Amino acid sequence: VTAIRTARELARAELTKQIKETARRHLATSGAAALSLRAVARELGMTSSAVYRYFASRDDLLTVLIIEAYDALGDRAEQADDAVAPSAFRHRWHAVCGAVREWAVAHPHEYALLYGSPVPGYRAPRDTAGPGVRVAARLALIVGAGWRAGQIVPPSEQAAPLPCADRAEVDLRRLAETLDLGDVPVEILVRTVVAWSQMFGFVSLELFGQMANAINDPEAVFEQTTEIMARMVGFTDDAPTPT
Amino acid sequence: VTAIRTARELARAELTKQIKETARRHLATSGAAALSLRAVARELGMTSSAVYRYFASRDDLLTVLIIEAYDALGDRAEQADDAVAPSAFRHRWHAVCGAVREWAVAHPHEYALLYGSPVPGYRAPRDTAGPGVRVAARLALIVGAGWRAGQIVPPSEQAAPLPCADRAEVDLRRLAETLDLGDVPVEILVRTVVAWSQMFGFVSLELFGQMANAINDPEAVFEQTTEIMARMVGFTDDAPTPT
DNA sequence: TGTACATCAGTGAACGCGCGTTCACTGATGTAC
DNA sequence: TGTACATCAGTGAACGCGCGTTCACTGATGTAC
Repeated sequence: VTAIRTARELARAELTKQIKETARRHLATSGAAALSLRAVARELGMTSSAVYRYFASRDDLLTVLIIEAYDALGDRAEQADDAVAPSAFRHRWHAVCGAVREWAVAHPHEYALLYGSPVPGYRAPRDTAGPGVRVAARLALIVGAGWRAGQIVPPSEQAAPLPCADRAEVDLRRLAETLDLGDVPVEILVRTVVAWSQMFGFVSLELFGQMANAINDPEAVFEQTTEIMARMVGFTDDAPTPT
Repeated sequence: VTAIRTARELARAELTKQIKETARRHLATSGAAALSLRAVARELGMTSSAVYRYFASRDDLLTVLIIEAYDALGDRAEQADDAVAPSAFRHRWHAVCGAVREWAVAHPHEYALLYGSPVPGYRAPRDTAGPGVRVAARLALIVGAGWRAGQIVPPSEQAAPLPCADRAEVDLRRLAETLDLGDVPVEILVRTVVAWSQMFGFVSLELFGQMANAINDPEAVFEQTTEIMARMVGFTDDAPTPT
């Protein structure tokens, strides 16, 4: 919806979009490592050299695709969260996790681009850092808000301290400040990291084929693991859980 | 230590080993998608066509590397477990998880080959299924033995049922039979899946760069998350935890 | 122990393919007077 | 409104590279008599 004045600018915007779309589709069939500028150009009926009017290099195109994928995922996660009553924290947690898995299942190769093995020879520039952290930030936001609202109970097992407490605490406290979780107790911070890594772990294991022939209904099992994680983090509100 | 009779057989065994070693080293610098038969041959000072005396194709070589990596990881995990007193179940859980992460950190590209995004154009044959499940099988074994020994308490929250209970239960019960966990309650089966996916999730997020600039001492945080998972599964024995 | 033959590791050339990137160019679109 | 010039999208050829795989071959190693 940006103001485009001339026909040239319009054509440029349109073609940039088409190149990205085609590249995304190629990604979905061949994977990131096999993404080829020439193949994209070929499909669009233009010379490979013409693509260089739009992207300075293959890596540049990849970077844009990565950022847009992070943003697509981030949008979905945030929308899902925003659709839930702000005070239904456990419910919100489910919404975000469910949205992440849904998006991942719908865009497996884009998910792999973000959370799979790094593309050989490609180094992500700084620009990807911000979008890359949106899901984690939103999860942290829910935990922080829930804590402040008194809807998270600290774990009962405070008696038995965790191993490596001193070494881990440095990281966790710094993390808490970055994510605006200043007053959340460390016990809950670790649990948030646990839940975060569990969610992505499940989705990765599912999409990368480690559950083949073992779990037929991953969605159902994922729902359960999400609920267990929500309880482990300490969410107490008992708003109805989405199915 | 197999009986090798002729000089030919000895040379063949030796060269097969060298090809695999070189390929593994290339994997470690360039990633799986970039693994090239020609590059391997070049480094060994032989013609690319000569490699075909040892491996029928590039995919064949990849398959062998995958199986051997699964087995190397499986060996490490099982050795770590076997080094602990059999009845110290929580301790054993820590040993296996720690071994997995240690191996992964030491062999990041081999780990990526196993648990990262699938290599484009490569389809894993049946032979990888067995070795690929060794870590999960060992974790399940610990849970099963711990349960039978009465060292795992069922979760207290049985009152609040999990979502999707009926759909998930089918999968979980079948999984339990495959892994010889017949009498372990469903609540603990889900928790085992949670812990399993959390462990691999953490390692993947760490190795694939999602923790850069956020967690400086992943080992310490990993130790903590492992302990939390062990408690969540329900291990009750309080043998000292390894540092 | 020696010879004749079979096995098989390794060579070198070739096929056919694809890739990213550069560069001098044509010709259409935009702009300033 | 019309002309002169600048901008820039797209072309086509080329550079230099690497890849997996096949095939007819040489020559060393192994085996049977």
